[in-house]
This record gives sequence, C-alpha cells and structure tokens, in this order.
Amino acid sequence: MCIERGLKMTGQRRIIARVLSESEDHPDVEELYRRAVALDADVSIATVYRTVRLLEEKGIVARRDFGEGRSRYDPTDRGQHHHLIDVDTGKVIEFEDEAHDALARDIAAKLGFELVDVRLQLFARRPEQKKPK
Amino acid sequence: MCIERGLKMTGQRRIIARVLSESEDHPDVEELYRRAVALDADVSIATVYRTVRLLEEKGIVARRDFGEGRSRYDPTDRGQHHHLIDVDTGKVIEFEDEAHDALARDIAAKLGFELVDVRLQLFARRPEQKKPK
DNA sequence: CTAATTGCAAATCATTTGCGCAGGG
DNA sequence: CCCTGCGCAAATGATTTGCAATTAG
Repeated sequence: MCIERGLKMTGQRRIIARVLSESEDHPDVEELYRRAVALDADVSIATVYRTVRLLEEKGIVARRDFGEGRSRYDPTDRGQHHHLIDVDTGKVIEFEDEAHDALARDIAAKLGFELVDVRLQLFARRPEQKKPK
Repeated sequence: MCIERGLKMTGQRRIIARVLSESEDHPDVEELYRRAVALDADVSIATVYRTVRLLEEKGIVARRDFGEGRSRYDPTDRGQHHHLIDVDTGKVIEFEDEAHDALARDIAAKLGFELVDVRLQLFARRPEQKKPK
C-alpha cells in the first residue's frame, strides 16, 4: 500500500502503518504509540513521530488539528472529508459534502484564487440533551 | 472598550489591548510582544500570554490556528469571518460568506447537531503566476 | 557493505505557572 | 490596605534531533 515510495519497510514502520490503516478514529501520536506497542513492543515514540511525519509528507496520512495542542492522524484513503466536533463529548464525526466543496471552490475563485485544500470544522452539540452547567 | 468586564486596567493591558485592536492582521504572541514593547518597554512575554488568554475567554479576541504550531489572534470586533491562506506567500485573507454559514448550519442540522462555531480555512494559490519550483 | 533507520536522551518551541514584589481600586 | 497582576525563571507538554548502534536492500 505504501511500500513503493522509496521507504525501507522496517518492522516498526510496518506496525505503525498497520495501526494507522486499521484505525477508524483520529488517534494522536501518544495513542498510536500505545496501539503499536500493544502489537509489537519494539517501537519507540520517536519513531512514531518520525513515521507519522514521513507518511504525512508522502500524502498517506492527514494531520488534523482540533485545537487541543497535539496533532491527530488518519489515513487519506478514507477520502477527503471534514469534521464535526461534539463540543460536549469531544467526539469527532466525519462527513463529506459535495455542495460545500463546490461552494469553497467558488469562494476561492471569487477571491481570485485556485483552491488547493479546504479545512472545515464544525463545533456543535446535540440539541435535545441540555447540559446542566 | 473592554474595561467593564471585571479586569483591572493596568498599563500593560492597555498596551496589549491597543496593539490588538490596531492590528489588521493575525499576529502571534511573539509578534504582539514585539509590537507592545515598541510602544512601551514595560511588558513581559508572560503577560502577553496571560492577557491574550484572558481576552480570549472574555470573547474580545479570537484565537486562530493555521497549523503552524503557534496561535494567532485577532479582535472579534472585526466580525465572524473565515480565512484563505495563500500557500505560496503565507498571506492570510479574511472573508465572510452568508451562504457558507447557512450551509454549515444545514450540514450540522442534517447530522443532528446544533451549530456552535465554524472554522473554515481555504488553502489556495493565485492561478496565473506559476511558481517555479 | 552502506546508507537509511532506530532508540535514547537531550534539545527545542510554544505556552503555563510558582513566587516574591508592585500597583490598582 | 488588600488582592490582583507583573516579571522572572523554572516547569510543562508536544515534538524534534544528535549520536552511536542496528538493519534493510
């Protein structure tokens, strides 16, 4: 899936790549490290950082920043998508929206630009359950 | 403009508030500190951090994160707006878009949520001037 | 065999915080 | 006068990096 990109396929890279491709959520490096160690103890957190950076440069994973001070990652093979963050639970929901992407392209064009990438994050809450403060 | 919020109006806060309200761009703390010192030497970077956090909690400034690893700030009296980042120059352009905000509300509603906040960033480039690599 | 990769620990970077002192109300 | 806010320097937390040992191709 990512072997033929000029990277040596080492044991730790294999593990980290697997952890990433199997993840359905948006783990941070600490979490990736935990999962990797659970599969094979021979990984250091430094290698996770290095690998994740490498995969990001190669376009295999996307780095996300939800304003928590650390980065989260997810494989790009899930397709271009955006995020809705439940402000009460912190849960992240992915979604795609054709109409939105088209609108984004239009907005950029109107400003005289050609769109390269869009980052959209919706912070929201479930309406019914009023949080007692 | 922000005095009656239960904050003591000290000299350094006055300076930092002025620097912020006069800024047309999105300075980071380091930059705010530089500008503040230029007006009045009696400010420490720690105070800039403290003040900026305070003003953010009070809703007087907005914290932005353009994925550079540090936060940038701008006064909220400029209104709710989004950002287009020129990927070649790093320049940030602000814009508003009614249609987009409505669409965002719709998307959240469709997912069963009530929108609290939207963060939209367009990464784009000017089409004509091809950057020589 | 040789360059790429790893682990570890030390180094960075942005940001926060403890503490004794100063100043606003 | 009292409590809040300040400067300083040390503490934190995430991420990066130098270096010597290890390994993929």
